[in-house]
Amino acid sequence: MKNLPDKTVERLSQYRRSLNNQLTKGKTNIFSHELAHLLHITPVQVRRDIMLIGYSGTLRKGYDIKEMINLIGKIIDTDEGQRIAVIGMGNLGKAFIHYLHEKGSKLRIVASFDVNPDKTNKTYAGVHCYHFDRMAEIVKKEEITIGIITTPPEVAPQIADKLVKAGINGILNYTPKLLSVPDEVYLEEYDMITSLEKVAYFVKHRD
Amino acid sequence: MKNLPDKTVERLSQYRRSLNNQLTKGKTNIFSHELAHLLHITPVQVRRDIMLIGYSGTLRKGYDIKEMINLIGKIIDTDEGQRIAVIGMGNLGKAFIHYLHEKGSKLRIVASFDVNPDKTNKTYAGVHCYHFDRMAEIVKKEEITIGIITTPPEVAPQIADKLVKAGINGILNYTPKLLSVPDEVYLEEYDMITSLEKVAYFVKHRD
DNA sequence: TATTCCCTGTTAAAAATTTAACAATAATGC
DNA sequence: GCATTATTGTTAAATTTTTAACAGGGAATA
Repeated sequence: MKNLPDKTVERLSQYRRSLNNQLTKGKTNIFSHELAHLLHITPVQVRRDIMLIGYSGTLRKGYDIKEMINLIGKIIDTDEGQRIAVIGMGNLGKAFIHYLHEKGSKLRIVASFDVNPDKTNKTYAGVHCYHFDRMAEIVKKEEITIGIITTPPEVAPQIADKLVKAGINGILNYTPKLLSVPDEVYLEEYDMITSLEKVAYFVKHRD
Repeated sequence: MKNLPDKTVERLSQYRRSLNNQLTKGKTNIFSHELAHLLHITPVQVRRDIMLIGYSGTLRKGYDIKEMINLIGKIIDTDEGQRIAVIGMGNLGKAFIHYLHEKGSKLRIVASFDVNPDKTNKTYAGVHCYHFDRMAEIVKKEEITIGIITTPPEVAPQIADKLVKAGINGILNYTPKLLSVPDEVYLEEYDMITSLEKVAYFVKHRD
């Protein structure tokens, strides 16, 4: 599977989640228009994405849900899974840990970090919380490849720095402070306020 | 200001945040390449966005930070601000409330909702928490236009329904359950797992 | 005051993404 | 079994978004 478009990758994740959902409802097959409806996109887009990942449905029966879930897994998961750390055990950090805890995902949060002694050396939903100081050590020992930053924005840059030096490969930054990392580290930034302001803008400008 | 591209709207929010940040550092002017660097985009893109919103910098001095902040405010804020509710006072809901609390934003969270009697009738960072049952009533009384859904996914659809019936104009859905609302309601869906899986994919496929 | 340099504003080109169009064909109905 | 219908797969067109190219002009230099 060569380079899929960015947007397709995002949708694959959503397809899988919707497909799993349908599976629990007892459905075994699904049409492109059904999947499209669930994601608020067009059927063509669904078919095109499916084409890009090299899968085929059967005419008039649609796509086999299980097969598709498996294939998406082959594309976006790694066999061994990836090991993840959450840095900053505030509300957002906890939300992440609880959220991932239940799912049978290949992505596993294996450590969390904080400075606050009330939080360190405790375990939240099975995830141990270490002090910031031990980040380099634990990242290496636990073979962590991805870090999720949910600290206060002021400290985000130094956290990112530490993570990079410890050899992390990807960072998901949830603080509003924009970061800067070397090219070889994949960085995704997400700001909740931006989403909210976007909604506000389109609410204001709706006809 | 007519219809700005979607992506420009998202960036405006980020420009503003970065500009505010620079302002507190004592900067009064900024070049397109500086702003670009902060957001990990190109200077051309910055200049183009600025062109689209009808602002002009001065040659060799760059853009006046205060003026630009004001202009962005005129575009993405409404004069009276918008009144927001958070539904679901788990970790994520609380994160949102605390996060917006500090900022001098025009977006104000004026109510929150939950079913859990341990949470209802309390106040978090100045935001009162009501029982789900009172949603219609409070949305109308408080003139709430936007709802942020941070409940467990199972209940998200019925919450969205209630919000729509209560006359809300925009919904920001943070649950992994995809929703469906009438066209006149602006819906933005965001799934933290999708972001994480995207990072995982690009980490796996990096060269 | 001429020259160089740097930065903006904008038009044009390129790239990415979405949508349309339609051929192919399995199932269904008659 | 023949026509009709429904649905996929794919190429081509359209749209959106980003990037390149460059003219213009103020500031700095000399």
